[in-house]
Amino acid sequence: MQKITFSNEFFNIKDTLECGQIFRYKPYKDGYLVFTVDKCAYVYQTATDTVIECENYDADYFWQYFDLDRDYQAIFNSAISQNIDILTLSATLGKGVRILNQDREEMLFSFIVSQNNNIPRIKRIIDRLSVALGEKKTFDGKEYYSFPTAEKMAKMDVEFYKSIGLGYRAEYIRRLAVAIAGGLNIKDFCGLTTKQLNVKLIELYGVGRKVADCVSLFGFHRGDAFPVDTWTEKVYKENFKGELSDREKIADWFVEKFGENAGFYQQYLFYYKRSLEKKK
DNA sequence: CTCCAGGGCCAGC
DNA sequence: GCTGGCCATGGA
Repeated sequence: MQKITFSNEFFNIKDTLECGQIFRYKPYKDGYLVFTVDKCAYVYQTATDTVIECENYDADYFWQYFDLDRDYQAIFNSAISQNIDILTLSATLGKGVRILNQDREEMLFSFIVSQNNNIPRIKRIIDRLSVALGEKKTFDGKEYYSFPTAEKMAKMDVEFYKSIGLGYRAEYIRRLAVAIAGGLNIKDFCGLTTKQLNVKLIELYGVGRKVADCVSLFGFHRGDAFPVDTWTEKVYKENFKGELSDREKIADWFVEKFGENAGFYQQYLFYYKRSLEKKK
């Protein structure tokens, strides 16, 4: 087992996991188990550090996964320097948030599940999907299931997907699995500009602008993607006093305003706005 | 009971 | 190009 120790000032594991970018993690011992594709890590904090424990051969993977090469002090500073009250507040409270480098395919499937859905239910559906079609693995003596491969998913019919609670999204998921199993390689999109990437993602059945932006941000690590959902739309209207009503235009407006760091700011804002609502 | 959730598709203008 | 109805499910 490998242990990675990293200052917790800009790496708070609770904030990073609960800010809405990942659906596969659960409390474990003094921290959390974090699942990605077929891998698992145990992550917890000490007074000064965040510690990642994983298999030796996964150490590089999780270093990248938790985005440990990026300077989050600089991102935090740039957010503060915008001099916008709501952004200063949410960045200060969420300064330990990091944007994970998650698996592109898993993000695509996961954020299709997310549409017009709530986070607790999204997590449950993805968990049922993994238990049903994933591979049983063990970590630290504990069983878990990998995220299923598209090949395996492509063999299932729409009734199966409805049975795990996907509702009308069942056909979106099935058709994406068939497309990937049939040769569509999402990794081929890596070299595209964010705008080109958006176009390619939106061509997929069941993927609109919001899901494409989430996949761009969380799967392709594009800082110039600003997903607009009900929460960030509220931020726009209530805190930025915006007049636009089309979410695509709101997204464009934020990217125009914040540039390469827009996605990071979006995550601070989303996490803050949603956590406020949960406290009510 | 109604309203809502990290929305997208499709038909009709 | 834009708008509105509709789409399942379950938590609040």
